[in-house]
Amino acid sequence: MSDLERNEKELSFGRRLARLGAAWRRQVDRDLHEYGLTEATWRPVLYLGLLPPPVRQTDLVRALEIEAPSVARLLDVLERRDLVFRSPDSEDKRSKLVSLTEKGERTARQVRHAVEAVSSRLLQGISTPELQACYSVFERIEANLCQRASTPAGEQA
Amino acid sequence: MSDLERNEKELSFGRRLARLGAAWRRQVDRDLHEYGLTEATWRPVLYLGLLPPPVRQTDLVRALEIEAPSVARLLDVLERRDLVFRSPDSEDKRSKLVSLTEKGERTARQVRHAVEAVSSRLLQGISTPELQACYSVFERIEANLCQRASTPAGEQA
DNA sequence: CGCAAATGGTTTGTATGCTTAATAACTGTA
DNA sequence: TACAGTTATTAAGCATACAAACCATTTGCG
Repeated sequence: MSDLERNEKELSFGRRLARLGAAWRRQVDRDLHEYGLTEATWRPVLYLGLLPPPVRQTDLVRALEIEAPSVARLLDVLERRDLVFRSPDSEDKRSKLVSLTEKGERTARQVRHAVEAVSSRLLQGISTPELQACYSVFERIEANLCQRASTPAGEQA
Repeated sequence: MSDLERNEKELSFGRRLARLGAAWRRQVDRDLHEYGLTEATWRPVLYLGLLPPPVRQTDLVRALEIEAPSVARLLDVLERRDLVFRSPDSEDKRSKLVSLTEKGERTARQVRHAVEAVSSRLLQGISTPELQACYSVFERIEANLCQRASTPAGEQA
């Protein structure tokens, strides 16, 4: 195991990010599993409870940062479970407004609660300045991301 | 967009982690797409180039931190593309040793190069102490993860 | 006005992951 | 040796994401 553990310590920053992010989400998933919310279905519900209405599907696409087809299919599932409903947008006949049902509102509160509980549990013992230091690094990485978004790998040419 | 941007700023730490991790991987993916490596198929190749042989599938499972069936299927793909091959393990007839083909070796070098390039680009302008501060936070979050891995959401009971 | 381009949504096909269950081989103990 | 439990791999089925292609509507420009 020592070989593996050595390796773990030297994981790249990117790897650590992905690892931790996945583990974090898994915690929330586990807590929400008992509410019948599998995997990532809780995210649309959460954001529908946070975004100021009216919420179009496109707004969800931007908030959830997943593609439109993924949102459409998730909403199909949530609609079938009577957590959300779609209504026509009188402003724009192409778009649909998405809202939480009453059951969805209750679920959204539970989701918010679970998300906050996991967050405060996992951040236990970490000071605000430390968190801010992390955020500062994150922001600079994001800035670097936008910098030259598509450099081909072989710049030795 | 201002509403959305406000929201962005207040994203929970977990959300930030997932976002950044995904964006980071997307950078690598983009750079490696031209080598025909889609999505996460480059990871087994990378690790096969890093782990000391002999490498069994189980070793890859631990290194990649994905489940055994996922590894098996990825290896099927990579084997079909002539990047890796499986051979019987004389030590243990249950297991199979996985190795890079010559083409696989070349690809592994390209992957390593791309991964390192993305890493150094994205970490540009971030000092070592800052990185270490992040790692320190990450490690404490990981410790909290292990703490009580499955607390039900409703602890108000 | 009228047509091209952009935008919102859905459908389809593919990729990747997990869980559960099956199969084969190893390990340890009586 | 024999049998129970563990471990390595594979198989099958489900969930979730993306990209490409499609339709309907809106927008913008001549």
